[in-house]
Amino acid sequence: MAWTEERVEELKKLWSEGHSASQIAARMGGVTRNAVIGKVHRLGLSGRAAPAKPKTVTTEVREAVATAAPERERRAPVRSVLRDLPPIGDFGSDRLTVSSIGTDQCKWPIGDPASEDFHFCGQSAGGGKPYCAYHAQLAFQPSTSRSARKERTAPALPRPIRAVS
DNA sequence: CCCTGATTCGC
DNA sequence: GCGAATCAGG
Repeated sequence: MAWTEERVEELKKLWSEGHSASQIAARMGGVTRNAVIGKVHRLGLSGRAAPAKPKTVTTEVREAVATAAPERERRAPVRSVLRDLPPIGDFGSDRLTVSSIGTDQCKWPIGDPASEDFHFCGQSAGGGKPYCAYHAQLAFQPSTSRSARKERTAPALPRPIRAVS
């Protein structure tokens, strides 16, 4: 399909409106996003109105802090949602560190990260999941009823104080 | 893996 | 001029 005058106009319009090359290609048909990009360059209009202002990192942090709920609200009422999976016992004498833990081992942190004996749960997680069955139910709590959501606006933070062993 | 635009180069 | 292939980045 050729770049007729009409199609070029359409391209200019869509591009200036901020559509991506693939979006334009899909909308106009008969061309790939590569064709669109190529044409855009040949037309010399590669520069576009900035869709998003470049935020500084410190700005983002400030916004995140301002938006975040207080600590008490972010904590989930873990105990009330626990089902019947028991914590699994000691996994041995080896302490799993950040570098020694495997991909299929539970990454639930145990202890004080600043402390020497800080380690991870290490139970089998499986399926590329981050936690074992027990800790998964602590970390990923279902957001079901509206009333339940009132009590908790965000998922629980994995922050156990004491070792589970 | 999904996506983005940028560039190269044979056609 | 065109655009597929490729690259670099998110």
